[in-house]
Amino acid sequence: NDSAKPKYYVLDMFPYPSGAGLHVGHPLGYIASDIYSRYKRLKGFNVLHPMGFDSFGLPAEQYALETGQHPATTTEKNIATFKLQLDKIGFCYDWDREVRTSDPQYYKWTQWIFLQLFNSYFDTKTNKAKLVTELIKTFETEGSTNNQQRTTDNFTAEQWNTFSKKEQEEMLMNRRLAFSKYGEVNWCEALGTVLANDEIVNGVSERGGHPVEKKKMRQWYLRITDYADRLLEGLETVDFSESMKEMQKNWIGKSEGAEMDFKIVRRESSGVNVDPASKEAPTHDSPLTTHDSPLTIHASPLRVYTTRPDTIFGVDFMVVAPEHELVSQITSAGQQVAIDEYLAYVKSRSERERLAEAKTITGCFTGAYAINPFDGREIPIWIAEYVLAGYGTGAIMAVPCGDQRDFAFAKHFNIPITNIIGAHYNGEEANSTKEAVLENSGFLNGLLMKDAIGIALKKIEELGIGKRKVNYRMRDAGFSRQRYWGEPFPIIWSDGIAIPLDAEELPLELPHVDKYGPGPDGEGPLANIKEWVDVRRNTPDGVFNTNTPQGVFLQEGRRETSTMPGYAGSSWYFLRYMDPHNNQTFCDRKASDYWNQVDLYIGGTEHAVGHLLYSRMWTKVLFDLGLIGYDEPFKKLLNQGMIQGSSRFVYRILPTYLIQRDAELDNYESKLDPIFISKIQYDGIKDNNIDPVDFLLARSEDEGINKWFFEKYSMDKIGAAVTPIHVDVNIVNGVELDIEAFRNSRPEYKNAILVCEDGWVSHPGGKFTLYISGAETEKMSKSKFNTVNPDDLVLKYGADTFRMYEMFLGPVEASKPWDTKGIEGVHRFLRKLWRLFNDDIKGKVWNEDKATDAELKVLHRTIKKIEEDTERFSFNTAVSTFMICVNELADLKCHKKEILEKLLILLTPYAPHIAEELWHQLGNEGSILDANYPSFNPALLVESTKEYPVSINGKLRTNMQLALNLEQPQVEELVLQNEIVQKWLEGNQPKKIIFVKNKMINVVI
RNA sequence: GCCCAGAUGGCGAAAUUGGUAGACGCACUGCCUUCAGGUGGCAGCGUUCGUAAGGAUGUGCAAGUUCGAAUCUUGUUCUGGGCACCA
Repeated sequence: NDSAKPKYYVLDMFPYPSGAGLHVGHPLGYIASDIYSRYKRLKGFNVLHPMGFDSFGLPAEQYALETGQHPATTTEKNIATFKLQLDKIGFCYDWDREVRTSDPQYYKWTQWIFLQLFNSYFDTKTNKAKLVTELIKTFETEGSTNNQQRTTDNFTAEQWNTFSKKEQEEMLMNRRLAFSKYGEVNWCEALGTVLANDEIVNGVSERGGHPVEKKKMRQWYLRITDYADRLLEGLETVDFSESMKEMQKNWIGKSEGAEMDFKIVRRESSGVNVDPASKEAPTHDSPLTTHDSPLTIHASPLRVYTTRPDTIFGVDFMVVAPEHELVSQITSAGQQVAIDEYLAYVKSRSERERLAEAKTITGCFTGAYAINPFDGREIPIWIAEYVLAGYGTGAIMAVPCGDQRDFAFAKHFNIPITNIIGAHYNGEEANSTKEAVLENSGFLNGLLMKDAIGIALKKIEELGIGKRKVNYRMRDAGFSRQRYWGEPFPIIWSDGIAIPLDAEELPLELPHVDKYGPGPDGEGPLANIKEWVDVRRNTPDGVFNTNTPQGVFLQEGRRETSTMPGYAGSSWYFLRYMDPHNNQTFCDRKASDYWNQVDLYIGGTEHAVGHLLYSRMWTKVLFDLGLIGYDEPFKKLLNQGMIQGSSRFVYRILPTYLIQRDAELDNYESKLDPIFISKIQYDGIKDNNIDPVDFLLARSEDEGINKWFFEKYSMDKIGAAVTPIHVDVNIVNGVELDIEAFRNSRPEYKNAILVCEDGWVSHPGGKFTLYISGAETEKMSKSKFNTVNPDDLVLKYGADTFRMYEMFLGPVEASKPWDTKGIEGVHRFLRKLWRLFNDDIKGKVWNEDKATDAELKVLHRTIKKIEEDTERFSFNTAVSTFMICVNELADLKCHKKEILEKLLILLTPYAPHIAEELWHQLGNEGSILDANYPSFNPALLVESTKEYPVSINGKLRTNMQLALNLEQPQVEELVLQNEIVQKWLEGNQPKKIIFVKNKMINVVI
């Protein structure tokens, strides 16, 4: 933390230490960051390159639930495995700075930062977080002014002072950055627990397939929406990929539009407008006067949000989210049954499903109407799941001619469609253009839609029926989980008031539990530990009281039983690395000022919207509170691609007769050896629709295919099925199956019969033949048997080969399938490099002779290219450059220390072990990491001539060696004399000759 | 459904600013070294016509801009990723 050198902070996204250990996909980003760290160090920087573990999380808890092992134990074990694996690859992490989010000494500060969030509010005047204590002061003297917070529950100073303690706390809670309110969770009654979206498949729980429904529970949230604008603006100042920025922008989803109020009317008598059994919708032009029942105007209006107020005359119906509070109030008696049924259906569906299955159209008419304020039309109000309660006002005005979803809905329920865009609407699909001229649109007629937006908005505001409104798709981040393995909240509930612990009481350690099942009433496992939950705190005066900052004596309370989500610890870990052992503060200001922002952050795109947004928000809050000096944590983000697994398949052919379990064949497994057919036969069967039975019959001629079976049972009575089965990629060489290894992989494959590529049948101890397996690219995963363990490769080829091969696969950002085969090439390169220094027979061959110009040229071309490629993270081309360099030096028979020594320094970030070893063989003391990075001398690469490509009409025809100082006229003259050019000219003059110096020549004829 | 990214030999890929498409590596073929295998070395290797010289063609598909397009523009097809409690 103390250095005269410029600093450089290289950070990897820290891993969740899963039990499966590392596969070859994980180290990709780590290798890139390690190369860059070493490179920066050689370039004279003070480099911070730490590593740690995101060790709280659901999988460990799930595992605990199944096996009874404490998550702390399994986590500890998994971390040990991870570290062992990482160390084998030779990463230069500063393990002295390791952090673990589940370590009490770490989460002490996660809890502490949570308290800062709890004790802060967002001041909309300054767009900054401020302390709640300041807010209380202004409340006492000025009341709430509504320009300091976004909430609308306003009061005067007098009112504030007469509020009860509880009422005051409620007002404050509505403003805190970390706050608690009732929110919906996925509740699974059968499991008695709250489920993550990921734990729900097709609307039922992944475990056990039990129904899941929405349930309102008290939850903690972070008021990230207040930071929406700053999170958007901050994107302009950071170096993230465009797609990453785009994803964040979409997530935040800022849109500008209007909120409008519509009067609601309804008739009290039942079944007047609509037969509940019919899907037929009422039409807006059915005159109210034909109905004899009294018309009532509902007290509160329907508030909708729209980005297109210009389409107000095209509104044919309204859609309200099923959860909307108005639904129960406005539903007519006649529609009550239908609405209730619909609500029950919606309750069973997750939000993701509702959006994803937008194609299936569902909805229900409420029996109420909204009145269009401009033309008085009655607009039927429906509820439908495609409108979400959480976005906008939870209600929309539907314009079927302009919005595809509205259009589909109108078509489905036979709602008449008003066309306000003339020929732009074809009746077949909606058109969301803004370029059309409005028709059937009252005072907006004849206006271009994009101009009409502003005019309509102005009118709406003038009439006082609505106002401009900026909306965000992003919602406040849910911050509590009904789980065990996470940070406990430093909060005590007493009489409905959330009381924060004092900083001195942190960390609030996670208590030990014996069971990891849920607590009562949907609470987390912590609720089961009564002695932990019920608190009486000793105050200095010796009474079982607590003196809160607000001056209330607390007799007893109940701890918050939910825990923080996975992203809590990862939202600030980059700060802890700067000052990991400090027990006075989360990170000393001096340390964070010195290391400042993360210069290079490397990780996967999967964190685009979660982790990256949360950590950006936390950084902004800490900045606002003056605890750190910058409000964007990551200067540059590099996303590594995913390494996909290459799965291999064998094709098992199985008579379906066996599946029917004939009594005689109960023990078939012992008699019938599994039969596998090769890829070519599988394709043949599939492509030509061959009946697998016919195939088997034909093969049964061969000895060995369970002759007894085919003799005993007539094959035409039984069918057969072919199933592709994953086979461990590690026992397949390319696509060629290692038959022996396959037979040994599972007991039931011991006597497997393999119908091989050439048609020969392989049985145990039989002919040597070739079985080609099928191949497919999929996500790397244990269950698909396509994982490749880096340990095996490091053992076989060494860490340097492994590192360079991972880089050589392709650009870091690209996703690519793993193929171990090519690793030989990189290994050969390193051996070839070694032979520049040492001969297998002669031993040492390097010498101290003076380098020739040709050798220097090779070296300096390499210096230039390696530096350029490393700087732009093009590690794959850098590896190629090293190969070219070594090939050329070998061709030149160059064994000169003067050249090789510099090459080693260039190589050391990529292949640190061999570089260090050879560095010492050359007689150097100390680590090669302390060497001076060689500087590139352009003078050595200056050429006097160039081999120009000469094209005729853009097609390359020949090359010409020309002096570089030649200008156009001289070049033209020389080109015209060229034999091949003359041949193509056939005696004519060219139209023109294009000459780009140092590039090419093109003759146009 | 919405959003984003990508598509180049048998395979992974390169081409940094519109200027010699396929660098580098794998696989494959032939040869040298060896008793043999491995290692190491030399040569060939987009497709196609041709003994060769040489020609035609070629960066998912279709069109356009340009002396010149993998690269720019428009449309289109396919593939991968993300879309609020796995991490």
